[in-house]
Amino acid sequence: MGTQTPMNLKELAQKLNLSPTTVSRALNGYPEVNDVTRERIVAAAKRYNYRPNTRAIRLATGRAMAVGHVFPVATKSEIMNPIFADFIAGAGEIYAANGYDMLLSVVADDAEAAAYRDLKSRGAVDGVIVHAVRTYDPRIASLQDLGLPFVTHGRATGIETDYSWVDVNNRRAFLRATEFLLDLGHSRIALVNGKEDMDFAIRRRTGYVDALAGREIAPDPALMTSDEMTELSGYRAAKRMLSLENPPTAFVAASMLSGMGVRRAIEGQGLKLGRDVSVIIFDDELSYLRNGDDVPIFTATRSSVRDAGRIAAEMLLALIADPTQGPLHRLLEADLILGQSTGPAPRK
Amino acid sequence: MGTQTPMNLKELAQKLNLSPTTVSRALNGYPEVNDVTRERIVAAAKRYNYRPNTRAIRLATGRAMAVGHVFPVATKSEIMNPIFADFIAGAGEIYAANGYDMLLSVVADDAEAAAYRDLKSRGAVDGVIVHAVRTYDPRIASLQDLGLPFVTHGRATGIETDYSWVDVNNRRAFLRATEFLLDLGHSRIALVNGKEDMDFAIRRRTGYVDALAGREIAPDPALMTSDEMTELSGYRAAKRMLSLENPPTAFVAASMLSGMGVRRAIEGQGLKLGRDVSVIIFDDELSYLRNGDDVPIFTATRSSVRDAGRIAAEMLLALIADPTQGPLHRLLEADLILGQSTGPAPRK
DNA sequence: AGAAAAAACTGTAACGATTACGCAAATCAG
DNA sequence: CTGATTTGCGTAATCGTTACAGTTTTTTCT
Repeated sequence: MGTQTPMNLKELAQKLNLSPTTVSRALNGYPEVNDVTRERIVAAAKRYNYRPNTRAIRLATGRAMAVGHVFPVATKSEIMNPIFADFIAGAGEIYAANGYDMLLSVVADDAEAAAYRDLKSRGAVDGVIVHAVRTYDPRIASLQDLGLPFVTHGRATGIETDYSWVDVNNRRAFLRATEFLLDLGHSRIALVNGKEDMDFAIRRRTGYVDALAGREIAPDPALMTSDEMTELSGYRAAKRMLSLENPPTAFVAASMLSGMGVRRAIEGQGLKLGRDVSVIIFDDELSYLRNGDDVPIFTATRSSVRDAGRIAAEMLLALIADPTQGPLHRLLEADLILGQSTGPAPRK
Repeated sequence: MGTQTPMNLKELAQKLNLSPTTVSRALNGYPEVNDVTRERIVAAAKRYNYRPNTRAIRLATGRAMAVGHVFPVATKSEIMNPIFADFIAGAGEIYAANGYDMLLSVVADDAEAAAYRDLKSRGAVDGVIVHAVRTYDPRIASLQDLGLPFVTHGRATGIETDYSWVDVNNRRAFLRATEFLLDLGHSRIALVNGKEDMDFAIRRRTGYVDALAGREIAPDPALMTSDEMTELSGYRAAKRMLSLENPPTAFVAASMLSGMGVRRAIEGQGLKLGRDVSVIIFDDELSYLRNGDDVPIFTATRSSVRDAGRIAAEMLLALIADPTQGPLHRLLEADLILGQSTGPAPRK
């Protein structure tokens, strides 16, 4: 069994007949070492498979070389955000490329503040990414107090102070989606939104309402719902709306799953998707919920969560490297891609 | 801004007029310290809000107090396992309760071996959990070589050496599901399986085939598919099978998503789920893909991935605490829960 | 009372890197 | 050819903790 202790700096230095200092400097790219020696050292390091001990680096430098992701789990519903996995995949790619580790904590949503304090005082991370931002999110003030670098995925409407964020232009995405349906002649357009304590859901509703306002259509409360973004709740909402006296001819749905529920309700009424009733979804490009293979099934406003993860991670690393630079922001635009779920409004 | 350096051991010892050693011993519950002194120390530690520096502990003890989860991302398809999030949530709970951190690496599936070596030689983790086990999984031998404690989620059929695992009795779950359908009078039963390079998918097929064999029914290749467990591929498989000359009257589907696809195909043919065609799914109880609220929609064999995560984490921590104990195993049984998607086979 | 044993505490090295500082040898300026 | 500068490397301190080995004080026993 290969239980031999891994090669360390001192041993490697001995084998090279050099001091640990020189070896360390050579490997970390310091200038005061001869090129010939450096090459010899680098070669030996590779040959003996030397990797500096993370624990020692951390103690010596005071940096954790790690980034924290704290995931709130709603104490009651126990629902985890489904975009989680793909966001992590994107961010993890960046961390790996920069020699950072990714630390994950899953905590009850009422214990988040404590989780951040703990990460900070233990010196376990150099910065954190904040997920699932709510309208008035107390975590932002909390982290600013702690002096821990952070980037949020999504903005918080209710917060005035400046902070670093990455977000999709949710308002604009839903504005465009709704306008697209209006252009196709629809006027009874329903909104199947996510829970509106989430900030992005608020912005999406604003986009939808603004688009209607642009055509002087008053939003009809009976055509707007807000709930978990699951298939079942999409189905129920759409079923209810389709049995109204004056049913919608089009839906804007907040996610792939919601959209699938809406589709089922439509087909359950014997109606045809894209002919009798149109649907646009917001597509996060989740890896296990693809919107078709080649041809998209749903017309969608599309923005990759994985990309957002990459961008947020890059931003955070930049912030860690130089905390003095002002807060950074990045607003991503969603593409509007045409699928088979939309068509002109049917004539009366 | 709270940027003052936190209290450390030396400082605390000075304030108490004691040596760092005594303070450390007192706080870590060693016996050789006077009760009076100990109380004095504990009180001071609380008063000055002293928390031992994690980085120093790790270097001094040689333990990382962290567990690694390495997630392979298929280089081509870029699909991440959808059960990921819930498994992590379960495992994370256990780590948090035991003072361990959870380290996540997302790596291309051809770079996994390197990722393990890296974690080991850097001393970044004390053990790892292996996800998405394949039939002949090289990672197991690889980890045994490294001498890094590990627990797999799922077993590898092709490996003879013993190792620690947590698994669901997939064969039995699919055996029972199929038998249940047979008992209802169905004889044309289709299998919509996951990709059969995954070990669990093989076991599921075996269960299905064995159940048929028990009633002397030869499995029909036209009624068995194996593909990604997505809604779309479930839909396509079911649609194709339903248009056979002698179509199935029942389906066994490998996941909630596949099942949703199958349902859509059934309803698309104007058939009614649970009356004309029956469906049983395997339900991992994913938090964002609930099988109904109160009443299950699908009849299902159910086993919580989150529980599996908890159990695997506990097992790994036990293994880290005492690596000499032989490999541990835990086979979880799935419940068969009755929903609205199954009924007696329709008469010809 | 005196020796042995137990209790309570202290000092010194690790742990494995980084890094400030120091010092020769080689190079350069005049 | 001498003094100053640069190059290249080594010594030792440091990070905050635990492990190990002493040392002192107190208790116990005969």
